[in-house]
Amino acid sequence: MTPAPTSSLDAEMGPKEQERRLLHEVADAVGALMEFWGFKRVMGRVWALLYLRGDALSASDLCEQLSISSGAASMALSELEHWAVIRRIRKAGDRREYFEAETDIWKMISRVLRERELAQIERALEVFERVREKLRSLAAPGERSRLEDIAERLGKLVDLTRVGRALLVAMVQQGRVDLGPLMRFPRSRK
Amino acid sequence: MTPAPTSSLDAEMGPKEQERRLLHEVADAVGALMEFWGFKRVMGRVWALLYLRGDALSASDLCEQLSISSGAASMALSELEHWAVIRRIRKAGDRREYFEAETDIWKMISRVLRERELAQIERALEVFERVREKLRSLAAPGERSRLEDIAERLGKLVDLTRVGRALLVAMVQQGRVDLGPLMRFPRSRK
DNA sequence: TAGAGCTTTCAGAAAGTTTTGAAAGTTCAG
DNA sequence: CTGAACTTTCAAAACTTTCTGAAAGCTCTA
Repeated sequence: MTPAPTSSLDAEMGPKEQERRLLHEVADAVGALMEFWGFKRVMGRVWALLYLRGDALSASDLCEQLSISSGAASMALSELEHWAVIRRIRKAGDRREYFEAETDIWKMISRVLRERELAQIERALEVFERVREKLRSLAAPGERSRLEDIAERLGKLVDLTRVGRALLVAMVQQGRVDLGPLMRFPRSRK
Repeated sequence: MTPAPTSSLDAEMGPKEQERRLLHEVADAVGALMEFWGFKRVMGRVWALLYLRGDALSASDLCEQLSISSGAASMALSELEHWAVIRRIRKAGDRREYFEAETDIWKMISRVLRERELAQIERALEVFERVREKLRSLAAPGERSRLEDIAERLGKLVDLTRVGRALLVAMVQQGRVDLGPLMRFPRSRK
């Protein structure tokens, strides 16, 4: 193994090496984005590498390229497959499995929004609504309207959560991001 | 301390106790939502409790109510304050500090989108664009157009990231969520 | 300006997450 | 069948994040 110069100046470094570094840089950026989004960093790196290369790589290629263990690769790959973010393909006469990136990025994102964020928000909404009803029923007795006040604030939370859900549903059902409309009214208030 | 019945049936349980449980249920749901959003779970619990109660509580009230240590409370509170999600107030003739929830929830959300998500996306975009240029310049020599292919796929990533940024900017600048327009065209394609 | 009463800090403990690598499991050509 | 080639699983290691509680730091009142 070469001592690998730390300099990022395009100094002397085979174009191959330079390419490798650039791809890694993107892979790491996607990794960070994915991690921020609640996935494992490695998943982002794997997808990005497959996506950029454009052709299918085997698990061991990925282990080598990204310096991860076979275990980590296997897990990342099956999780990515679960999210339909990569595809597993077999090449005739080769015992290995190869992996290919899904290239329809919006399809990937909307799937995550639909299955994960939407579920999350529904779960919270269910609690908010149930507790709100309960508080209202408890309030009936004499105890002034303190409980009703709480129920009312909770109602604001319910409303906002519903708006969030509607936004998500709208994005997901349209199957694309439709920016035009959103931008039509430049700053109406505040 | 009472053995605290595990049953959630409204069995025998002072209405005070019942109220406490209901508020906790909401606090926990908000905690889960906030954690999912990349904040500490406790932050969500603290905000929710303050928000629902409607009046200001002292740090030690919160420690007691949520069963957390003074250290955890102090940290959660300053972080929440940093995000302008709670306000610190002093009551005349009381040495303690009290905390009050910000009630404009959209204001809170848009601040997070602006300062955190937007920064995140800009960071990634910067890398994507820089690497894309670099790849293009490297491609010039003889080496077919493999590098240009990669640059092109990277370009798709750049475009999508820009759309994401625009969506974020639109939401944040309007200062409110404007659902109407987004829902106007029910499923145009696919 | 002394000290009671709060708040913040911080090192270590606990909890949670991700990675490793070896062993078990699969698959397929011969 | 058999065994070589590959993949998955999983317990333990490494790392990261969060929490605790005691001690240090503030800030008023008297």
